[in-house]
Amino acid sequence: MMATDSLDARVDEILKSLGRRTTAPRRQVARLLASKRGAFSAESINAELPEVGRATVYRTIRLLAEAGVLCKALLPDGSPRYSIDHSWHHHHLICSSCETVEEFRSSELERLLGELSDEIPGQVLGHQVDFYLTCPNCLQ
Amino acid sequence: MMATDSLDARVDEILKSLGRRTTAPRRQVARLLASKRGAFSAESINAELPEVGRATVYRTIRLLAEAGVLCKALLPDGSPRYSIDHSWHHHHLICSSCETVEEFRSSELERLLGELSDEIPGQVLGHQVDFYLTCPNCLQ
DNA sequence: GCTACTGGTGATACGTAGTATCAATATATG
DNA sequence: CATATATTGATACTACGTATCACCAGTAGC
Ligand SMILES: [Mn+2]
Ligand SMILES: [Mn+2]
Ligand SMILES: [Zn+2]
Ligand SMILES: [Zn+2]
Repeated sequence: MMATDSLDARVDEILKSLGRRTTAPRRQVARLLASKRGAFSAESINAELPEVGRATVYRTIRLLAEAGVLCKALLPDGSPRYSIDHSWHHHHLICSSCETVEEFRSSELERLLGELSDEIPGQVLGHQVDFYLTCPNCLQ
Repeated sequence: MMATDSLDARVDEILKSLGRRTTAPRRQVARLLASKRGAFSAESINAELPEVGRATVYRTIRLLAEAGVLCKALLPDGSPRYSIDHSWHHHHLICSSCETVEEFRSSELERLLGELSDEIPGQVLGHQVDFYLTCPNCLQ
């Protein structure tokens, strides 16, 4: 897990590079995110930060997701879930039962997806692979 | 594209096999779906069927999606889009600009995803692969 | 450290998507 | 045709996300 101060520094850098200001609310959101394990909804963050306005929570999450600090996964119904992005490219294992989101990587998969991207007409911007499953925990 | 009467028959079968009734509203929704090319939102169907209640439109779309008549894809923001499912397994090419959804198949991809599914802990229920791109049309 | 400029905040309101309710209606079946 | 019950759809409700905008606070220049 990322240390709080290390994420603080990373967020400071990103804000500076984007010409945005370092503010107390943004820091509070970032700190709470750093303490999270696994994926979470924007609403859950909002609920845990009553002293920060809802609009600001959503704006900050969007900002950090676009900056690459957060990674966004979609549950089967389309609900977004966010998690700290560790920079390396990965995909998601999503438990349909408890909605846990785990990371997943496969170099062989990336190689093939890259090849396919070259064959696809148009300009491929990215890809997303999700495995829907019942996680070991939910299998009892 | 599937002929209207052929879809009618398929929907009749499915309703019967599920013990559900064949009703005029369900037929209207199914007929409209059969006339659609590409992917559409539930709201767009509702807008084109003022004589059918909104709840019924949503219920019918969900029913048909669960029965495998419709296939559900998620735009990058999580908005669901539906299209007639042609039974063969496929994935999606989603244009981030015009939100068009195209089908995509690769036996090599399926083979690899199958292998990976066996290695993943838990019981894999399915997978989803989306390529996000700018389609040839939107590249001008 | 001030000041002014400007980006950020958050209460509020709004829009959309989807679902729960439930009285009225339509369908399947004998 | 009569009955049992699945279905409908008007209404209301919830959740999520964003637009507004008066007020506030971070930042750069002095
Ligand atoms: Mn991730
Ligand atoms: Mn499809
Ligand atoms: Zn689980
Ligand atoms: Zn396009």
